[in-house]
Amino acid sequence: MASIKDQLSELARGIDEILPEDGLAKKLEKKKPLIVKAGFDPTAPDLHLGHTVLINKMRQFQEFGHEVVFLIGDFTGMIGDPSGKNATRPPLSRDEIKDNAATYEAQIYKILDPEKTRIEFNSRWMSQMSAADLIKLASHHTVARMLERDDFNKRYKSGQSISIHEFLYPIVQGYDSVALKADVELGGTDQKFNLLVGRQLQQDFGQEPQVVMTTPLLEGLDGVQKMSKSLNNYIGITDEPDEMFGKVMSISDELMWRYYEVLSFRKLDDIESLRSRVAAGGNPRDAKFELAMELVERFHDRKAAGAAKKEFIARFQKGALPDKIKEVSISSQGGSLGIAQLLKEAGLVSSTSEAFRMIKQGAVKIDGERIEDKSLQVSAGSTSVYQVGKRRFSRVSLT
RNA sequence: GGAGGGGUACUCAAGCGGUCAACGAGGGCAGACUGUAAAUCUGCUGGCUAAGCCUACGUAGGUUCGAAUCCUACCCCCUCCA
Repeated sequence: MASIKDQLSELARGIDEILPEDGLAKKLEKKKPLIVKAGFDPTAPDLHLGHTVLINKMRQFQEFGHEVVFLIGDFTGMIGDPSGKNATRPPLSRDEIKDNAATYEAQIYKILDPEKTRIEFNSRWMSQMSAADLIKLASHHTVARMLERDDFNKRYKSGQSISIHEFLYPIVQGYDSVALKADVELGGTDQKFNLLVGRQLQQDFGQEPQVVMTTPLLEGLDGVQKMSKSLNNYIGITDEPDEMFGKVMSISDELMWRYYEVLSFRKLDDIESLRSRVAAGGNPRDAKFELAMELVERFHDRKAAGAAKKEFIARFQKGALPDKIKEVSISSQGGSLGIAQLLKEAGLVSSTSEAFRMIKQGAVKIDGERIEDKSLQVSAGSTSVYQVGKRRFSRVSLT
């Protein structure tokens, strides 16, 4: 096992808060493998790099020889999420939960070592609990303390409704820590309160309270808002190699260092030397290349990463057409087709109106030639590469 | 149950009888510049077989030559009182 000092500096890397502050050091000093817990929603997992910040942290614990528990909150999921106050989530069926769990596994094992990962479902202990047990469990927490939680507090003060079952949520989640005898619980910063409830319950149940570690929300590609699917500023872990590579290359230099901190598996001093190389006049682009390579390799493989880089250089530095261009065949009704219709049918634009706009803005090229004539007719029997903007290509055969 | 305020394009937000496909901001897209950086500048941002037409301002009707703008009913949201 690595020295406590080394473990501490790597484990604290990119972490928002460790509570209590010296708690992790104390746990590590026991020199025993720690039980590290992180809970996940059983809803359809569609992970992006933002989610992997937490999973990466789990991996680090694993590498240092600790036991990592990937907890799927299937029981809590059956009740419905409280914080989404306007829409109670429909309960998931057993089968759906099973499917989702399988998807999780396939995705997280790109990062975690399957041999060393324990997957648990909180229904294992929660579904055994009787109403009396639950009420008894609830007695371990008070309303006053519950109202300390920021969102509850705000809603209470502003007179918005809070359902009783919402109070049960943190309690059930906290009880999971008791059931697992967790030493450490990882969660997003928004989970801080819930994680702390776990500490208190463990104490009540005669256990040593877990250390709480919160991970920050990762900034999306824009560098400002949090990474999320709905903001479309994310890198999905199932993104194609070229796409993933390109997205990494498009981030700002500043954001690159942030991503290095929380997404790269490279050691801290390694990153530090990279940083000083750039500070000494090295091209930040090259550092970005390395990051892009690492990430593509993680979620695909080394070969794909190399190919993605090659493709990137050819296409954007040398302006070549991409290697793989989507082939489309379109039939012209009467021997020829207007350019706008053609672009629309090829899926390069979403409407003919958009096609006209793109042409007007000089964004449309046929076989590399910029076109300006928006009423251009393309005659049947031709095959050309059509390009809209920098990223959209299609080889269209008109029949 | 009573009183009042509000629902406008991806979001926020103007408009309150014609000049409104709808000001402005954000976002997005495109062009220039570049390292597909970032920042900046410029343009675009409902659809259509396209100098015209069609559909859109919560829903359904109505008044009018003409409505996002006025009237009626309904639905939804918010604030205050009980």
